[in-house]
Amino acid sequence: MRASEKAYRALLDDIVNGSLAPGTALAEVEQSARLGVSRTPLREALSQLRKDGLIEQQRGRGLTVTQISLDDIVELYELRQPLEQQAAKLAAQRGDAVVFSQLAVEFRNADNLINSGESGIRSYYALNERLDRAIEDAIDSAYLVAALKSVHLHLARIRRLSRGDIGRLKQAAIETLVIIEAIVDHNPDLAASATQVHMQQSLRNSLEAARSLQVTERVA
Amino acid sequence: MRASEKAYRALLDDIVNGSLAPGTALAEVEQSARLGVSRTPLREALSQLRKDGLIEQQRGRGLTVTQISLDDIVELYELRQPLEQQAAKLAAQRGDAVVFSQLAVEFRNADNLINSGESGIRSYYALNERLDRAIEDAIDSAYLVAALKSVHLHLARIRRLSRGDIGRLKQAAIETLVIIEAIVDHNPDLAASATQVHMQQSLRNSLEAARSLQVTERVA
DNA sequence: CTAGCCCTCTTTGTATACAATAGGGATGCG
DNA sequence: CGCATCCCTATTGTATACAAAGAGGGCTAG
Repeated sequence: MRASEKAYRALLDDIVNGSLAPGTALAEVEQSARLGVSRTPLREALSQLRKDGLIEQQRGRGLTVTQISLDDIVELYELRQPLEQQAAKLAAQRGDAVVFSQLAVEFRNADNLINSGESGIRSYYALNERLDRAIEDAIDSAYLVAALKSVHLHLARIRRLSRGDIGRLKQAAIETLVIIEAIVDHNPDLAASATQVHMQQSLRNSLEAARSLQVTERVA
Repeated sequence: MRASEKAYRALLDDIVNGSLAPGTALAEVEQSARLGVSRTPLREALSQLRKDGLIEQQRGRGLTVTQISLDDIVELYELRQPLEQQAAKLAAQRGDAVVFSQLAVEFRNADNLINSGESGIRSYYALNERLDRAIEDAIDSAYLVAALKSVHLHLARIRRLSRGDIGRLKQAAIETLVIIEAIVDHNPDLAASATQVHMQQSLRNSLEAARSLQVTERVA
């Protein structure tokens, strides 16, 4: 693998999983030493991450990992909501019913998965990723897929906040199942409506999780 | 200005205005010589443009300017339509009526502008850009604005194809005016519907322009 | 005569050296 | 005593040298 790609993936992972916390300053020499690449490929990685919106030029502090405020979450959903709705619509028009039927079966079993401890929950996340892939496959629209991927990247950072809310996971699985069934039935309008419901609930949950986390941190 | 930024802007401009035609291979040494920067900042510029989707790694030919097929246009609008609709909705909710009223006045005068030859048409394009800025200002949602900007970048390339279709410009001005008036009235639903109409017509027109251009090129 | 392999040359990828710029601190002046 | 300015240093930005990988062509063998 190219050094620049290695650096990009490593930094991306560190930012998404939180080991590089929001606000962290990324000095070039320090990071290139840490990741074992020279400054040239590291800079390429940093410039990609800046385009992704994961790091930003902070006046006086160099490049820093971007913060996620409550406002950011709202703004992210102002983009996510129409994108996911469009994706669901197109998937309902173009998706392979067999593929989504199979996913529906798995989502009907989501409760068991979520109840099966840490490994089950990881499986459930993996299942969600398979669904995202299936939708991307179905819509077959490069620009929309790219925009969705960008949103999902930022979403992954937020999702860390609400990790382990079993109740929300179960509810989300039910909401998702409705969307999948609408896709199987080739019903774009229903898919869009179900997506809107899911987005609304996800946003509310993310905001609550973020709020309570902020309180926790203030206490700690 | 940094050399990398200079190279990025120069290449961006060359690609959007067509002097670097789709399919053109971009060799690093050649371009760095042409633009008067060394390979390091040039590579940074190229990597940005790849993220923008304006160039791509072509197996065996290095980096090339991306093609725009009819399918691409359709796919771009599958992203553009929901984004513009969301933007119009939010602008209708949050926009400053005074700002958009002023824009409405100018759009009511668009016919005169479009009839005033090349310079008038440039003014009309500038007016459209001011509208885009006003909408971006109004929605105040960083993620959505970023996504819109990306779409508008690709759109600028397509727009070259339909340059000079006076009839379409006049019709587009009328459609746009409806959107602006809905924003002034703080009527999100109407703004969304008017946007959908505008998108539909724009797509149809772009496809027709692209189709006839392809025919022309085949003849030439 | 053709097909496959190897060699070479071009091009991309990486490292490092050098340049410039921006911040922080200390010092001097108001 | 406070503020501004200048200098030093740390860090980013650029150029170039070097390494590696890949494409094209030619040569050889079947």
